[in-house]
Amino acid sequence: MNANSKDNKNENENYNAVEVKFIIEALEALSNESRLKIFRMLVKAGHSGLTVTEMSKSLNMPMSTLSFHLAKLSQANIVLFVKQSRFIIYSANFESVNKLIGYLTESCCNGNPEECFNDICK
Amino acid sequence: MNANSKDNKNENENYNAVEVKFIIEALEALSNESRLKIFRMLVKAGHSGLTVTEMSKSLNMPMSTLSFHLAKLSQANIVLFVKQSRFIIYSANFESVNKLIGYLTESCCNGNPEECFNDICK
DNA sequence: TTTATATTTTTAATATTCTGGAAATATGGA
DNA sequence: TCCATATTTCCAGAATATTAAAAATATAAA
Repeated sequence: MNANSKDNKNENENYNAVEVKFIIEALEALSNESRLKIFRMLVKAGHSGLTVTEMSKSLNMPMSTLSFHLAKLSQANIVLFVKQSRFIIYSANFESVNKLIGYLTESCCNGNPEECFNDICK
Repeated sequence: MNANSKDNKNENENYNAVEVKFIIEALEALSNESRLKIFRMLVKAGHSGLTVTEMSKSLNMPMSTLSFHLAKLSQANIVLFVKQSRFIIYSANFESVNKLIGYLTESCCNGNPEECFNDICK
């Protein structure tokens, strides 16, 4: 029990550089108005995803601009894509959002939920 | 039940401009390496918080740089501060992180957890 | 009231990001 | 093959962000 909470603490402190880099990349990717719009649109679209042309029409955004932002989102692994003949279907990657949230909540109270003065850890 | 899930959907879509602006500001604030370091350090410090001088020493960062980043973090309401005589004590605002996470998770599956193909909503 | 300490503001240089038009690439159909 | 469609890459200008030294402000203690 004592040992356990110490382990949690260490785990928490040992996020490695690669993981932190992913976290920052993900936060960066989502922290832009255009990209957050794109991301939310993909979230709404669900499984089936959307093509660049569809998004371009809905958001009234040039395809080169969209392409730029989609590249950032997929580099950050926040968005996935598959080629389907001439089309490229983009979709939201919920698993990554999950990881991101995990990191932010693990930050809480230095990994000691029993000492938490907020309800994040509970 | 049907009506309920429709309500959830509308709620989800009706995040107003001010709230979305807060979300973006918070994501922006956290998406910088220096600021994420500062934030995590404050998270670890917990209730009692830290002064600029203390952080400056630990992070080996000039106080003017710290001040710049702390201003961004507190503008985004991700970090709180109180004056205590000559000192200013900064601390993490977990409530805001909570809200941020709420927004990102509410994005999931367009507010229909029962249709979620991931475990975020569950 | 002078001095020391804590922090912020100003400023300027540098770096990075965003945007969209135009050209390039890739693929499927006529 | 030739054409239309889907998307990306290239480019360059505009806008923003980051950094830290130096100066300014604020407060407490001697």
